[in-house]
Amino acid sequence: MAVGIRDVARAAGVSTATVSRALGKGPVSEALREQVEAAVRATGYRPNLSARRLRSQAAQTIGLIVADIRNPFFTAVSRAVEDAAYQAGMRLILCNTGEDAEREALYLRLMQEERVTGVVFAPTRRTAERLRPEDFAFPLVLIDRTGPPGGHDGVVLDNLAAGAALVDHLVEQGFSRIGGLFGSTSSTAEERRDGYGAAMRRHGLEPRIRTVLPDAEPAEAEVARWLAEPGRPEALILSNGLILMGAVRAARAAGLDLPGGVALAGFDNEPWTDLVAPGLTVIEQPVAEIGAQAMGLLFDRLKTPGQPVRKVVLSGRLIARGSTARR
Amino acid sequence: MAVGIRDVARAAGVSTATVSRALGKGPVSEALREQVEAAVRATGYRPNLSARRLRSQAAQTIGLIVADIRNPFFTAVSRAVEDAAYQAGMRLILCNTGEDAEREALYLRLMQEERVTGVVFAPTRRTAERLRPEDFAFPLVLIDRTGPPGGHDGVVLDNLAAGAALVDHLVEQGFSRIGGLFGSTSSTAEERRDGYGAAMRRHGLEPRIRTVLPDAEPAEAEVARWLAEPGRPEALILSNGLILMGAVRAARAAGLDLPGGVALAGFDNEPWTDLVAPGLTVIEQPVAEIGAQAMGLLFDRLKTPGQPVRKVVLSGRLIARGSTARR
DNA sequence: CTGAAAGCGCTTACAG
DNA sequence: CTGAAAGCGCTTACAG
Repeated sequence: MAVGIRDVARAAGVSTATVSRALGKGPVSEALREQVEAAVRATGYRPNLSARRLRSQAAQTIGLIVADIRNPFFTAVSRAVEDAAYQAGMRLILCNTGEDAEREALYLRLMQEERVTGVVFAPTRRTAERLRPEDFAFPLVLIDRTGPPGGHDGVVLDNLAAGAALVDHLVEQGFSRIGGLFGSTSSTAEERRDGYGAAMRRHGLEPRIRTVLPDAEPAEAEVARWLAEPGRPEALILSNGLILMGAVRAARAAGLDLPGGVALAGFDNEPWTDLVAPGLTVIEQPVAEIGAQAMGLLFDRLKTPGQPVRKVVLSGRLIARGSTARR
Repeated sequence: MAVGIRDVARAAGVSTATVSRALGKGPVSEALREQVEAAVRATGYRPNLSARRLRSQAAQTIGLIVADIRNPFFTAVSRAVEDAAYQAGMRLILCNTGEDAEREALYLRLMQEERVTGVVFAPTRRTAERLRPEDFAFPLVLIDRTGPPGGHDGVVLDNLAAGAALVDHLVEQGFSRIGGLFGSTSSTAEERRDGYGAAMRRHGLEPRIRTVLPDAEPAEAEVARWLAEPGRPEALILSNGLILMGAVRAARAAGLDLPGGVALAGFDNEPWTDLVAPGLTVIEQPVAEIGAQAMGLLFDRLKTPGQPVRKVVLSGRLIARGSTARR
């Protein structure tokens, strides 16, 4: 069997209480602390975290539930969340739902069963609508996406402004038949769509909106169809990095150059976006800031449970590249 | 406080033992099972996993420790490992070391404290050398990288053959001044280097080997230096996806076209590699197979602890694209 | 099939 | 500062 705290106590000639205190923050004399540490080394003792959590009623664990870990946006946010968690002496449980509501429910249940300290969550629209604070024994902070107003603390991009910024940029570059392809599963895609629509109307242009599952394959298929239609858009706005990738593939397959055949502008300054000729115009999100702010909200909520719900809205930054150059 | 099994027992009018059996696989009459299920719904009971694990001495948890989650190779392998874990009714703990030996030690310690069922691990060379089976209370399966022979079960690519295949391909395409840039932290990069070196000598060519930290920035800097030297290589082999990306950036920055200015060939068929003109030649790894095989080895080891150590070697597949086209 | 009781490995009031 | 004892919330032999 694994060595337990009793074995260490016996080896050190002290009680298990003293071992526990020596390894934690309890008051122990320097002499005994050294005895205990020697015994730990000699026995190779590793505390059992399940027992510790059960007894101390503190999981010291943060849950992070993201929609798609293949999306570098979430990879980058995860990194920031993990850093903040470890700095606070907490572990991180990372879960990936693949935009699937069933997996979201599964993981939320898991978080409850793990009795986690708090959760950071990027929910699908469907789940976000059903999210009620009173169902959870821990603080829940939403990232990238929002639920009903006043429900949970959250950190999001100013998606309306970002959607509009891409339209303004394309109009400025001389485009007018500008289509928008948006993900079907998130509040974020909806907001980007609304920003797109409002800006188009503001410019006296007619919005052309389509929706897909936010992944490269469905996006490629949809864009391929769209580009084959008469009166097709001369420019497209894509609501996330995976959809943008699908659009690039479709344009490539249709033999359309960027921006001559079709202009493309999207979201997320992923590492490959400047390598694809002639460079892809994107809205860059402050990914590290999003993760850090989310953890800040979480810790604030733990410290002051009663305070009003807060929503942090961060601004994106337009990075103009060749894919939207003036024609 | 959270509702516990005693609350459910009281609500159902049964003992806690019956509740436990009804939720698990113990024998319970249909009538009582329904009573218990109703009580669970009524109370919103969620079992405490820490208590369950402590008592049952079964964590039902697999640890997965990868070197760099930003590398799509590991993202893809993770997916396969997670699928296999969930199919077996196990949870997954995903940890990311960033090729840092200290974090590797930290996470291995964590795995011990979590009393996990087993671990799948892609270790740095430094850690792999120190890995002794007797230090772990759980089976440890290595992926992508190996340790000392006979130490742990593992799944790797046939890296020698893959490194050689890239050389053969480049030679066939008419290149002879072929350099190789390899990661400094993994046994895998070493094997690819050895395969490269052997193939070069077989063709009567002189190997030109350099080493970097396996990340895009250091690779870009190193390739930039290399390409500025007199007698620089006319083709480069890059030992993973991040290094390949760095090389593409360096070539771009130096104003060198592919393959005219410099030919590039690398590892991992990442989604962006066919979008970067004229398409990047890569060795594709069977990522899903690697994850699935690793879990297979793990479960076999749990079932038959005494069996001899097994190493599964899988073959890569050369995908020739424009970046190595005949000059 | 069911319940009373023990105990998984820790931490933490409580007493000294 | 230190130890004996209780107990976190479950599961599982043991009896019936």
